[in-house]
Amino acid sequence: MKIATWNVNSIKARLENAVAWLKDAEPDVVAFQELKCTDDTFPRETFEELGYNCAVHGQKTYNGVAILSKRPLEDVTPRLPGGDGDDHARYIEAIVPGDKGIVRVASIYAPNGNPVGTDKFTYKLGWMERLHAHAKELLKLEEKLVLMGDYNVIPTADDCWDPKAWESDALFQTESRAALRKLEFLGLTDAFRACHAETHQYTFWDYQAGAWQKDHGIRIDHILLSPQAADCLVTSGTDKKVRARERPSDHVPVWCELDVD
DNA sequence: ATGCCGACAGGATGTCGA
Repeated sequence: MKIATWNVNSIKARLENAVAWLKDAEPDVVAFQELKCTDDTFPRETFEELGYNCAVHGQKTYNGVAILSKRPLEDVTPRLPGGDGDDHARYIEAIVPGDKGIVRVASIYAPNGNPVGTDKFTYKLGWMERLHAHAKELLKLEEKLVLMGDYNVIPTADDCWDPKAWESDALFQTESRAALRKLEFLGLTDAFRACHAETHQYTFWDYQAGAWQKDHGIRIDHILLSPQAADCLVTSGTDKKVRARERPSDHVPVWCELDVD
């Protein structure tokens, strides 16, 4: 089962690119982030024609997450527990039935958190704490669990071109990196890192300042696997070539292959 | 030190992202 995550930066602006990528990559399950559309304006029919079922948690203008699957989607949960009054559409979870049992998947769009020292950074850390609490509960189920998406955290200095350029950014703060580590220390495996020892492998390149051409990227999109899912991990990668297309997202897809079919 | 680009809402230009 090929499982992928991609921050599309507007599904409407990215529809042509998204269809081309799906036809090429042929993932069985996809997590999208930053739809920037409501549930009723999500281009559901386009993806259904490609054979995908869609679970959508949208929002006007900002955020928005979805899960697409060629297999049925069951027990769809479009929220992260906790966070009174938090109306950001940043989390959706569902169960995908496989031939060797179920896989529970979540599409995650963690807050950016900039600028540091504001409510936005506090919100980022609080949201990560809520994700930690939820992941801890999910791990008790001892299922094949895939928590994937845009975590908006650069894990280490080797996951960006120039650490100095990011030292004052929310994505590279000690607290942000600690929050991601704390999540992984629950027993989650970074699928890409588990398959690739080489450093400076990125998932995001800014539109500005020729970041793509200069390979000034960061690795902030991650697939985290429970022990039961990690036991099935075959390989993982990124689809960098979509960044070179016309009207690209600033993120590229990250995927992993799990031996659960 | 900051903008650079791109999407959105709305109908000019400010907000947001990372």
